[in-house]
Amino acid sequence: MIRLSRLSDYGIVILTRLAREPGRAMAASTLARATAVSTAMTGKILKLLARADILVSQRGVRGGYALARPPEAITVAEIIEALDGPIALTSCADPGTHDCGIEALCPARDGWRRINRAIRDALAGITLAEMAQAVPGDLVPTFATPPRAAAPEPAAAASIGAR
Amino acid sequence: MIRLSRLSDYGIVILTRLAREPGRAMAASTLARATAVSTAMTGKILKLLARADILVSQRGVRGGYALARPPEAITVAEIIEALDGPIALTSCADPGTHDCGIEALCPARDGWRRINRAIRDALAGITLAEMAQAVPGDLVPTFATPPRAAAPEPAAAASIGAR
DNA sequence: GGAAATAGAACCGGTTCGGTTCTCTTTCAA
DNA sequence: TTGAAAGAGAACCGAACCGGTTCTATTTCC
Ligand code: FES
Ligand code: FES
Repeated sequence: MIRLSRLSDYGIVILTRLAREPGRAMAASTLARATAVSTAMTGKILKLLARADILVSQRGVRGGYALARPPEAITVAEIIEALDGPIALTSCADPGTHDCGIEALCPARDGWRRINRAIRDALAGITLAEMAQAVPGDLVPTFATPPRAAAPEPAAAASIGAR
Repeated sequence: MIRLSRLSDYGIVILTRLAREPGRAMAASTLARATAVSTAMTGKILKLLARADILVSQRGVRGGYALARPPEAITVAEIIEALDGPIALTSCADPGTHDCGIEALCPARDGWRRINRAIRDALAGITLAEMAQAVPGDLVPTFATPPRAAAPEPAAAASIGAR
């Protein structure tokens, strides 16, 4: 079904949240609460993203994660690749791995490659900034950002990820 | 990894073979031999494609499958949808099913939808005909098609799909 | 030194997927 | 008329992958 893994799904959500205040760093637990993704998952995802240089991390007490770059400079393709590995629709399309088995006489070979490329381009053409900004005309009318004061996250009712 | 299922993979290969002689019908077993996909798999795939009106089938002895339309009128998106179900990257992007769980407060919602659409468009923009034709400058210089005479398929050495 | 945070890896059950097999129906031709 | 050659359709099975958890080690600040 050409399904995208949950990892990437949640990943984007978390990053989107982070992109609302690009400079600011947030702890994993805070982000988990803010996005309703289980803390364990959030941690896992953040670690992956940090390793891919999409986030920068600060360890120790008062630590946390922040975007490594402005959201306009982070593409969806990047994020997915960081979390789910290389984007390769078919096993054979990506040169390097040869596990398709038909390769030798396959007539569709370069066709696949073209498709792959089309999709990667589509994904690379969308930035985190675009994902984060609500479509013009959205329901939520650009919240009057509560003045600095702690502003506890909505603490989403149900936590995702608990079986 | 945004992996496409093998079903679709093989499906395209088989259809590609069929597209080389758009008018002609071929039996499943013949196609299996021609494409090096296991006969069982080939059968399964062909049935699915026939049910989706991409192929027309003729039962009984001397039966077989043929393209229901000229290859220019069959898109890759169609094929994938026939074999792997609807193309929906994320569970939430497709209106109707609600199993993402975050939907309520998810900021990335419409972003997903845009991405989904981009990919579907990319897939819908490539036709079977385009897949079938070797890229200009391909290795194989448009085989001089052997004159009608039985022309046994190359009978690919190794059969795919046998564990 | 200890609490709060990230880093990293191992682990585990469930679901899905690739693939096979079986039975039933249709068609043609000897 | 009958049987072989095809497709239709469903059930079935093992294995890989995935979502999710948990545990330990390391870093940092107070
Ligand atoms: S090489 Fe894998 S489908 Fe063609
Ligand atoms: S609604 Fe599912 S990720 Fe946003």
